Order: sequence, then C-alpha cells, then structure tokens
Amino acid sequence: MAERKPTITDVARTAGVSKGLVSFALNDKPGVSPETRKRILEVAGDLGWRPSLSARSLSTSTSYALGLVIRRKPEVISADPFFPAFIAGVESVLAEEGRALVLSVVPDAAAELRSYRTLAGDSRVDGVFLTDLRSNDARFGLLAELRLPAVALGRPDPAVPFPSVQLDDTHGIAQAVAHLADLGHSRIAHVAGDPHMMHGGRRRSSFNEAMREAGLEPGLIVETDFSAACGADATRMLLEKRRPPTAIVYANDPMAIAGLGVAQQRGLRVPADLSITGFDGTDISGYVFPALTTITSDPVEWGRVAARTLLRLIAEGTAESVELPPAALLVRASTGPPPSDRGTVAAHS
Amino acid sequence: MAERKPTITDVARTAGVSKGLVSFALNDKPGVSPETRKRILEVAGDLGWRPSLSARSLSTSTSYALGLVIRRKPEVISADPFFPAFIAGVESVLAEEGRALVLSVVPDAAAELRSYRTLAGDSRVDGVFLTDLRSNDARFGLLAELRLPAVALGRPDPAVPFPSVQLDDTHGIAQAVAHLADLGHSRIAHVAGDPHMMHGGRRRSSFNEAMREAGLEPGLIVETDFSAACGADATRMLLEKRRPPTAIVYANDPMAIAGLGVAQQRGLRVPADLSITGFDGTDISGYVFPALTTITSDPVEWGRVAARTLLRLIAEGTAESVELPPAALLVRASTGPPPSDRGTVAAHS
DNA sequence: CCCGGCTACTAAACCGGTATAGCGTGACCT
DNA sequence: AGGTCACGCTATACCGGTTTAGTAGCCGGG
Repeated sequence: MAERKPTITDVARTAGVSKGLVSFALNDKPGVSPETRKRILEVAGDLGWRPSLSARSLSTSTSYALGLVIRRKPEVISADPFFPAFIAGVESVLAEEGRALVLSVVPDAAAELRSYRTLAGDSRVDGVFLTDLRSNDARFGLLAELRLPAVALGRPDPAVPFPSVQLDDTHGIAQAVAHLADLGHSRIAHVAGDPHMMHGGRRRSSFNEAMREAGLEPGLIVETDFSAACGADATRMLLEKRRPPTAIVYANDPMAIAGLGVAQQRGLRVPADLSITGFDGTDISGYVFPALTTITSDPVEWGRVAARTLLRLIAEGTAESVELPPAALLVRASTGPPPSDRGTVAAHS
Repeated sequence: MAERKPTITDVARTAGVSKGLVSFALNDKPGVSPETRKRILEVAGDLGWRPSLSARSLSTSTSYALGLVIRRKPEVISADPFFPAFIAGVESVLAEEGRALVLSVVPDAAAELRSYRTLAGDSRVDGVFLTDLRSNDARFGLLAELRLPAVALGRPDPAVPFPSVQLDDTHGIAQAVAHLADLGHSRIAHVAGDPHMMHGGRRRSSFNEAMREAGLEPGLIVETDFSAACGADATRMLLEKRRPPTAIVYANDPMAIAGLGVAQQRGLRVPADLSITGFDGTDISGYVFPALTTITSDPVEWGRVAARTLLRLIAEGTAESVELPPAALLVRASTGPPPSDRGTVAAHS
C-alpha cells in the first residue's frame, strides 16, 4: 500500500512533459498553455502529489514557517494567559495557508537572541513575531542584521522599523480609572507590569494620565514582573500603608486574582473595603468571587491579525500596521463605592 | 559585511579537500585521518560555517524538529495551565540539541488528524508528542500509518504501541481523598474531567477506589470538559443537592478556583463549610484565598523527559517508557474539618 | 520568401548537503 | 616480489524541487 510519495518527476513523466513545466504549472507561472496546465494539475491530483517542503526550501530558501520566541521563566509561563490564546489565533490563519509555527521558549535575554539567530541561520522561519517589546530592544538591531521580517505586537517606538499590530490598552486603563473615580474612589493605586516592557510602561503612563484627568493626585505605582507572586507582594505592601488605597488597578488578571486573595486573607471585603480591576479578561477571572472587573482584549483575534500581517510582510515586502479595537472595561463585581471614610476626597475637591 | 553564508563547498575549497570529506568529518564518520579532521573542523570554525538545515533535510529526509499538536477550543486554551509549562520543559532540551518545536493548535478532532497528516506529509517533524490520550484514539492508527515516531503523555492502554512518559496521578487523588477522610469528611464529591480523555477517566476511577479504601460510600461524580465554566456549573449543581458534599475534589486547578468562587458567592466559608482540592499546582493556586490545597505535578520536568524520550526513540528506533515521580498532595488552606453535622459519618462507621 | 518575435516547451544547472563507488598508496603476508 | 587489503581521499550521483538558457514551431510583416 503505502508506496513512496510521488515526486515532481513522476508527475512529469505521467503527464508527458518536463519537470520544469510541472513546476511552472503548479506555481501559476506564465508560459504554459491552458490545456497543458489543466492536464498537469489533473495528473498531480490523481497521483496525490504534494511538493516536498524540504526540496522547495532548499531551492527557494524559504521555510513556509513563522517563528514565535517567548521569553519567560518556566515558573511564570503557566500564569501568562496571553500566549496560548494568541497562538490559537495565529494557528487558525497558518493552518489554511499550509504554514507552520515554530515555537521557542527561552528563559533569558541571551537565550532569546541566540534563538533568533538560530531560527534565521537555519532558515527555520520566514519571519517572526516580536512580543514583550522593550525599550531599546536589542532584538531590533539583530533582526535587521539577520534580515528577518518581523511584526511587533504592541505599539513600538515610531523609530522601530517593523509593522506592528497594536491594541490601545490606554483606553481600557483610562476607563477603569474613570469607573473607579465615578464610584467615588480617590486613593487609587496601580500594580504595574515590568517597566522595561513597553506595554508595562504604557499601561503605567496611561494610568498616570487617567488619574490626572480624573482630577486625582497621582496614585501609588508598584512595579512587578507580571507574576502572581509579585502581585501578591505588591498588594500586601500597598495595604500596609498608613493610608492604603481604596482601589487597585492591576496590569494583568493573575496579579489581580492574587491581590484579591491577599485582601481577603486580611479580612477585607471586596469591593466593600477595596475595589480591584484586572487586565486581560481571562476565562478564570469571571469565576473568582467576586467576579473580577477587568479590561478585555481579544488575544485570539490579535493572533489572527498578526499572522496575516506577517504573511503579507513576507509576501509583499511591506505591510501596514494594524490597530485593533481598543481594550474595553468589563464591569463585574470586584468594584464598588469606597468605604465611607471620604476624608481624602474632601481634602482635594 | 553580511556576506553570503559559507557552504560546505567553501569549507572544502579552503581546507583543500573534497566536500564529501568535509561531510564525513562533520558527522564523525570513519575514514578521515585525525589531522585532516582537525583541520577541516578548524576551517569550518574560522569560516563560521553552519550546515544548511534545508539541504540536510532534503538529503536525509529528516527535519530536526518535533511536533506538538494541541487540540483545544480557543476559548479554553488560556485556562489550561499544563501546556505552557510542558512546552518550556521540551524547549529546554531541544535548545541544546539544535532542534525546534513545531506547534499546532487545532479546534477539533478532524483538524487534529489533518494536522498530523500535514506535519508528516511535509516532513516538518521527525516525531510528535501525543497529549490528551483518549480511549480508542484515532491517532494511534494514523501515526502508525504515517510511520511517525510518537511519545504518549500519560498512561496509555497497554496495547498502544508508543513509549510513554507517565505520571502517577492516581496517588495524588488517593492522598487527597485520604487527607479529607482523615479530617472527617464523608460526603466527598469529585468534579472530574472529560471522561473521554484517559487522564480524566483515570483520575475518576482512582477517586472511586480511594473512596472505597477510605471506607466511604462512592461519592458523587460530575463530568466536565476541564473548563472553569464547567467547574462552576458542577459546583453549583453539587451545592444544590439536598445533602451537599462537605468536600470537593477537582480534576484541575481552574475548576477548583471557579468552584471556590461559587462557594464563596453562596456565602459558604472555605474550608469551614466546604473543603476544596485542586489538581496541578499552578502558580495562581497558591495566591487565591484560601490558598488551594492541590495535587502537584511538575509539567516542566514532564516536558524535559518527554523530549528526551522522543529524541531517543527517533535516534535509536526504540525507547523505554518513563515513570515520573507521582503527583503529591500539597496541603494548604482550602481543606479542613467538615462542619460539625456528622450524622453521615456516624451512620457509616 | 525571409526574417523577427512570440509561445510553449525541454534540457540542464543549481540549491547544499549526504552517500556510494572507485582510486592511489603503503603496509603486510607469503 | 607480487598480491591483497585497509586507509584516506576524490569524484559523482542523488534528494526534489526552482530557474535559466535555449529551441522548435508558428504567425505576421515587409
């Protein structure tokens, strides 16, 4: 039964033409008469011929695969809700295109650069996604040197020479702060992400700006590495202040859930004593008690759009950046009016 | 600067030998004198030569990559704590071997089979990991037909012709039930996973067995798809019983966290009114309130061992199955003595 | 009638490795 | 001294595509 896979030579012989012509017919190149083209494609279909990826890769030096390098320590990786969903979105596009995704998970910056080098050096991929943008990112130069097409996720510096797929998370943070201010909160803190990551930094600065717009004095900001452990620590620290915040805006859901745990452990009721907002709208965030008010994005769609953008960049040498619908606030049960001590509000109004 | 990559021909010319000999030297084949081998390797190093993966793939028809196909609906994928950590473990091994991981995320069974076919047909991978084993799994036959080496994750039927990397989760479940029985619980329920997945089914049957061993009558079992939503529904259902359970053993952490949320929403105190155990030992489970008593496995190590096993299977044509250290109970704060109504215990002792 | 140019196609080089057959040299054996 | 064999190496076919140069045949124009 399971014979050797037919090659282009088999197709050529069966169709009575040269193998070059088969190649032309397959790739819609001109110079093949309509009838011959039809016949070749028929024969190819009958024989069940599928061009060999490795042979094609060798002669065209393309791999028909895209790369995603994720830099996360193994301890933290499970907590990150973004990547699995993002990858699912990417795959939904790649599957129809007959392309594959090569994934690399690395623990640190050095390994990350090495990984890009290997991916490019081995021509394993035709292009890569760039996640967790950092300011002064060493990858920008490297990718340019390697001539590897790349699409950035998130809003890069204008100077960055890659198209990007962005989602305005500023808007979500602003909504969250406005929502809390409307409820009457004035001491609002922010448990921010890694300031070296651009989205961490951006959420932070939009928090500041939103506070200013709400007419509140700049809130306390704690920097973290986005992990639940850090989120818990940050929360403890905030709650031990002499005048603790009445609301905390977290930069992602796992930290918010950890913060919720800390608050409850200390006997605080959420939202009666403390309001909490998350970020990402992960599945689980709707099932904790109280259900988390969070800022939802759509990482699956993000993946789809990023994949399409990268494919276009590879095919046409250029691609437009895309702006996704902004992250929106999803009000659930973890936010409410602050406890009745309103001294601070009065003092500043 | 950035010249064309050197090829084996450049190395041969520079070293003054034929390119066949360079190939021999590189691959530690016999028939090369020690001095010549040394010289060739030196020249290769000086030139910065790296063999072309595609050329090598073409002539050896191997791809130096492994495949992982994950079947999850996009909505659920983020909630699964296993894969990211598992992948991190796999990567830590592959990175040192110069191999890559090709990832495929598919929504349903048909796409899953198609994905394996494509991966094999395109020789994209040299072998695959088999996750979420199901009874009468259509993949077993397919992989045999495709002659694709595979390593199964979890304990397959003895009939399954692949080596496997297993972790005895039976032990963890048994410990959890014993722990709860020791505390005095007698009405213990189990929120199980998908019964069509082998690990779902196995956790379920070991729950039954542990109950029997503890001298308790078989507890209520609810089947789910492992999602937080299902976990919440199942919990609601159990708590609405006329005699609700005093403890619930969940088949994974997200469901346990969702269950915790439901319980708290109904005004139950955990663990005073209801004890809860999870499964997986995810990062976040330690930060909810109360911290989740859970059964810990080590998915990162699992990934490492699975990768090594698959590589050995590919290289040597055969590999031993591996048994990982059993999952162990990690007692935290979500389990405690049952509420004082002990009628049922007395009735059965 | 001859030439130019277009169309449809073939032949062969090429991508960069691996694998095999063959060849010259020196050591060993009888 | 001649034959055999192992060793170290070269030349070349091969993997399965793409791509380029070249050619046969046909048509139209002058």
